[in-house]
Amino acid sequence: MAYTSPGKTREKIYDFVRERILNGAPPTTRDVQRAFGFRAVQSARQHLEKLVFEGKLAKVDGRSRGYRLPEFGKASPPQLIPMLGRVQAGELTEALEDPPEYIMTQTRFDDDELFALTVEGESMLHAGILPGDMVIVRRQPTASPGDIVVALVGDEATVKRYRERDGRVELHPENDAFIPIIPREDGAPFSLLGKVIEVRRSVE
Amino acid sequence: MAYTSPGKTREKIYDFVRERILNGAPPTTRDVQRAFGFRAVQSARQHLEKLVFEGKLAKVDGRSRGYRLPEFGKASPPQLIPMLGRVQAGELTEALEDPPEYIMTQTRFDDDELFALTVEGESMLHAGILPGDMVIVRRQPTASPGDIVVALVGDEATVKRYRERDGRVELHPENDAFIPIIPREDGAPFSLLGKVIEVRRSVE
DNA sequence: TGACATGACAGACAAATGTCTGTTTTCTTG
DNA sequence: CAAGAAAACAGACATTTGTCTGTCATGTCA
Repeated sequence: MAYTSPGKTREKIYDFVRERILNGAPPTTRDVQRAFGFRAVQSARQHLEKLVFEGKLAKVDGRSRGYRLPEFGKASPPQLIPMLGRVQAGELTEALEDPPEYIMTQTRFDDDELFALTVEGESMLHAGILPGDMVIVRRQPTASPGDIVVALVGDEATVKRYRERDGRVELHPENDAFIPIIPREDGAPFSLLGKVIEVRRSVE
Repeated sequence: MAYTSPGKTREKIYDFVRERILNGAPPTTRDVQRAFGFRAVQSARQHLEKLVFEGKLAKVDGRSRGYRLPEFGKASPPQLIPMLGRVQAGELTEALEDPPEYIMTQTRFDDDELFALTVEGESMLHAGILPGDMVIVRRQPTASPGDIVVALVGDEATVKRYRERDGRVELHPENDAFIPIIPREDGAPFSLLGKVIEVRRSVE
């Protein structure tokens, strides 16, 4: 490869490595060599090591494909969590899609206590949760007043705001056109599935 | 390792591999061997190959750390996009954070035409966009009526709904307490930064 | 019980991959 | 121009890693 001005090639190599990591696995030194047409492995290695030195990349010494994105060390690692759908026998189960759909998240929670859900209905309109929005939920058996929660009321999963009045649980909509649900009073089976920790909406 | 019933160990191996892939790089066959205490590499290999056969994992033959999540082949790959912040000289630039903050997304667009932004103000309340929400924006110089866009009006980035009336651009809030912005009429410099394609909100 | 499938083990080889030492080329700067 | 820095090249070696062949162990089922 012809001589290039300091740093130019290096940036492209960084992009290349990042891309590869996000796509499943970091490249080998020789992957980089080939991708950039270097005639010596060492040329690729020099750039990579320098990127590590600059802090742009992290590295596990000695192992193959040892380059990493340093962000992952500090921030939470990415996680795949399942999109749930159908309510079955009082349990929210995977929508009957094949293959099951997963979405990428980055939270401080463990990924197997999380799941995602598509919101139906306009009862939370005023809280900025619209029909079709996806909510990411952390499974937990209890909640604090003010939390937005997902509860199983009868055979339906519903998103509401959690309240307590006189020691009784109340599920409040955020839309004047709907009325609060007060479990146990009407005898419908009720269970708290978890708490909403994130809302996502695809526009168009 | 002692004999375990069919499939039990396999599932754990799948979880292990998935975890590793999401954390930066797939494991080697021997990583799996060690992690599960197999005394032979082949034991790990058999499980891995079977997972591939079942379609749970994908594989690049011959290469080191060749196991992949099959979802990535079908769906869009994950991408890191930058959180932008400050408006500087009529350009939206990286917030002065060090290191720059990136968020993980999965869209059908190219990652270098995307960026993220934190919403200030309540002008889009009625569209379900609240103060503090993060919007993911695709850079584009034009928009269609009805799109939610990010525009630079004067020295401020603003999220509004794009309209046209009598051939003129109008930026409409979705909150009766605010009034539409009609660029060029008041002479403020105006430029369209892009279109909002996703809204995200962290609850609590 | 005996066939059969699956899980696990053993040991080895070849290819992929990380690493090293030293040299040459190109650009920058005083 | 001379000196220094950065880029690129050359060739080799050691380790990691994927792959293979064959054997033994454990469970299922007719």
